[in-house]
Amino acid sequence: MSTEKTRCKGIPLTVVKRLPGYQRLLSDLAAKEVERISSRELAAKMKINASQVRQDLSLFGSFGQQGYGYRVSYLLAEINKILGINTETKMVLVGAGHLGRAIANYHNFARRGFIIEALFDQNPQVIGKTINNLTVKDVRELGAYLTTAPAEIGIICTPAVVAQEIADLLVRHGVKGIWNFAPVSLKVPANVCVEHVHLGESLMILSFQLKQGEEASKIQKKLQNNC
Amino acid sequence: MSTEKTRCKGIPLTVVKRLPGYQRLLSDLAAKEVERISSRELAAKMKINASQVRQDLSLFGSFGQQGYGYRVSYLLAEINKILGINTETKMVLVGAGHLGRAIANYHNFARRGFIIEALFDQNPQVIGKTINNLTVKDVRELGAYLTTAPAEIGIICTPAVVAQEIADLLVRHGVKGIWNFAPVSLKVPANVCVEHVHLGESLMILSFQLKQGEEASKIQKKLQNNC
DNA sequence: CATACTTTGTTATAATCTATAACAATTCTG
DNA sequence: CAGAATTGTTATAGATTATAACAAAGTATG
Repeated sequence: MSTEKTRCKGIPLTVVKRLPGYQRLLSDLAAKEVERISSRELAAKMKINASQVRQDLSLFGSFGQQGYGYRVSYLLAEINKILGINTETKMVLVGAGHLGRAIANYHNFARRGFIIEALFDQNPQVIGKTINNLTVKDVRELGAYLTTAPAEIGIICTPAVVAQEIADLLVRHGVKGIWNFAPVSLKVPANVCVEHVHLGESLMILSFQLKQGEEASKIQKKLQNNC
Repeated sequence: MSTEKTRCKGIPLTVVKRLPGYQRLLSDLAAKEVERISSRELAAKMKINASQVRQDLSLFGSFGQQGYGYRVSYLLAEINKILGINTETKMVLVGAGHLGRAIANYHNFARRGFIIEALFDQNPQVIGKTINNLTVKDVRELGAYLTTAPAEIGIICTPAVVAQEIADLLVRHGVKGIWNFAPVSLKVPANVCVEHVHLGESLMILSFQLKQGEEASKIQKKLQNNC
């Protein structure tokens, strides 16, 4: 592929996408006070191959012991480290519209150490309001705020037209990761990470599946031609 | 891969993911009243290869003419058909919490023909409230409602614990696609499509990138060993 | 209206990426 | 201490994806 990457920081994206799965599984096991687990058992629960589990983990280090397997608590701790969970990550959110407010109220993030420290908006009618114990600040204060209280992640929930401008501002003030909900592809320096949530595209893909299901005739014809 | 599919309705997922891109590009061209475009020009704008454009499109039919290229208006219309855009798709939304309300207020969907026809919730304090001109109904009425007013897509914005139950109910009443925002993997019959939006995983992947960037030493060592 | 040019749709090929298998090395267990 | 178990890693096989190549068919032009 030209534009879309298949790797992320040197790790295959397919592996990265499995990491949250491992994390959840190990959390469950830890909660059940399971002490040890083998790659075979892990694989069974993840519905993948045992080799793959070992290969995935080996990309990050050696966490198991021959003849024994993996100590659940240790492996969980290591995966949490890899994912940056439980180490308090400070975030600021820009754009306190409907979506921004929804994100600000989502407590699951905070539970894992992702803390929204401040909210910003452009709209005078929104500025000053309190959302989930935070008062919405004027976006013009964003730069000054970040200077005194740096954040690692900036969440962009603004309209598409201003998203790039906000991204630039965030980057200029030391933000290292951007969680972007605006439907534009942001340009940022190489040392800054962007994770894009494509709601519109997601809906279109669902719609695509529906339409294809309806009139699958075309494709079936194509497939028949291949035989 | 074992669990994750690489194809969607017979079409490679990589292609499906490019479709919204083509759609947006062609919309822009149509707005600028551009009449024709070649695969080479399209490819340049999409930052991919011309062969790939032709191969992508050929999966759905023959939309161009040798020696001429593609008529923008026609190709756009065809891609809109493929994606199910502009053909009024009826949706119901279940779970009018923060996220549900944000979705209900997002007008970009309606602009493309995706209409939310009704909202449902379990919470008596939410039932009866008006959101974007729709009154939130009691979720216990969901089945009866769908019987009289069928919908193609159900949007699940409920807590994870009740998501499967709601999905079952939706499917039982004829919904063919589920847009799921709850952090669980739903089980549905083969003829029903699910598109999952993983907010939590998306944030974890961003966090992963940040942490890996910080202490990239490990990986760099690994890479050096490979040389 | 004939010729040169363009560009598609499709088949073939190359390149890349992903998953599986295999095994030496190491630790556990009785 | 011997035998069983299981890792980490390298090698291999299997898909998938992107690119190239080309015949077929239309366009443009004098």
